[in-house]
Amino acid sequence: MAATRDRIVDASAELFRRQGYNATGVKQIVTEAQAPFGSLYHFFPGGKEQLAAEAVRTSGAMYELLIPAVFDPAPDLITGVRQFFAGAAAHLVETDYEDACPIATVALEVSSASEILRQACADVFESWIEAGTGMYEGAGLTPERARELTIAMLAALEGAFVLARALRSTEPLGVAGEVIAQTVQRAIDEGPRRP
Amino acid sequence: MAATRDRIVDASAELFRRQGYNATGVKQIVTEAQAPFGSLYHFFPGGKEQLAAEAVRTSGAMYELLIPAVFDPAPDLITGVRQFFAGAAAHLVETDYEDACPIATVALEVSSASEILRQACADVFESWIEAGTGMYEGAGLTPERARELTIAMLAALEGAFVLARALRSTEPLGVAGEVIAQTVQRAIDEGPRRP
DNA sequence: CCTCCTCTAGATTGATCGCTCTAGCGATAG
DNA sequence: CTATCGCTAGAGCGATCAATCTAGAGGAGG
Repeated sequence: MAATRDRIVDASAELFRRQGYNATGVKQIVTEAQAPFGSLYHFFPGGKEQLAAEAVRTSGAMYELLIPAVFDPAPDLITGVRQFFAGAAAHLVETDYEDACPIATVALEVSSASEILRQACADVFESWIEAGTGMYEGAGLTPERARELTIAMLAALEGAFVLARALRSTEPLGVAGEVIAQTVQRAIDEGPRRP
Repeated sequence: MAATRDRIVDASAELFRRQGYNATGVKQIVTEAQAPFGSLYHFFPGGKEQLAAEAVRTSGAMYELLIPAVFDPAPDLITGVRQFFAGAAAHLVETDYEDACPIATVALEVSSASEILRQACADVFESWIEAGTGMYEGAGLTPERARELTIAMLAALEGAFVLARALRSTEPLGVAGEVIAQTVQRAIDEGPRRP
């Protein structure tokens, strides 16, 4: 049974999301996970770094599921974009501005400190980009334009999270979402024409 | 003479920018600043937190100067936007993807941990927003639209930094800058009309 | 000259860090 | 039954953390 291992990964992912990598201690992780301390190094002989890499990939995969979960039921792409940002804003308020992107804080902390963790974050971001690109391609956009729109959407979302958490306001998520929604609208209206 | 104090603040700002708040130790700060350890707590009796708050405000004020420095000499707003993102990308590459936003990492780390530091980051972001808003207003946009465009631009920049550092690629800065440039272009073309 | 005060200088503190180690529990196999 | 093995359990390691403390250097004012 790997229930203990799962609890450790889940607790790590949540703590890293809210506090970041460096502010989260292994003692705190096992306490939060209600797991014995020895189990952490039994399952993760590579220590905190290996555990964080797995937590990043796991929470990244979970967050990626939000993309189809929001966009598929939406009547159109633009509504999907608006609902994606609105949902992110709502969840941020519900958690008192603690739950934003699950890996952004870790990504900034480690991108010049741990190549292993930087690569894990890069893989997650690339995975999100591919998922979003496929979705936009399904709406008739060229692969290049679809990728650009996805990257722009993710950048707007990540940056809006940074501003929103510091300002304790959902305003950045609102305006960023609206800018992306209108950009997507225009891309669809223009169709496959290349500028 | 406050040269020692200044060196401490400058060294802190640079280390926080590259490593974040939690990964930077006070010993490392005084070593980097070539300052005696005792001086740190002489000038900053509030300790690391007070020092970080001042470093955030100082580097935030410095970075704000980049806005007019890039936009004023530009022939038009859209060119200014493109040059701003292109300059950020160039500096990122020059520093091997270490020097992005001076306060973003700290902002994410502390926004749920230290109210003092969160407020310092919020003040800096709000100051940037006001500076950008004034600039867009000068181009004939309404105050509301100018503020929205500024927030969208900053969010796109911050998010593109997150993606760029993790992916070690300037692609996010390129596409985010282009989306903002075209959004600004359209806002100007539409003029003061309200949607 | 001496006194005062700002700043330098670093040893030291207690707490906490990530991690290692040994001991033993409990289920399963022979 | 015993033996094995995955996992639990936590004491304790050296290192490092932010911060405090005392002592003195160095210049200014009297």
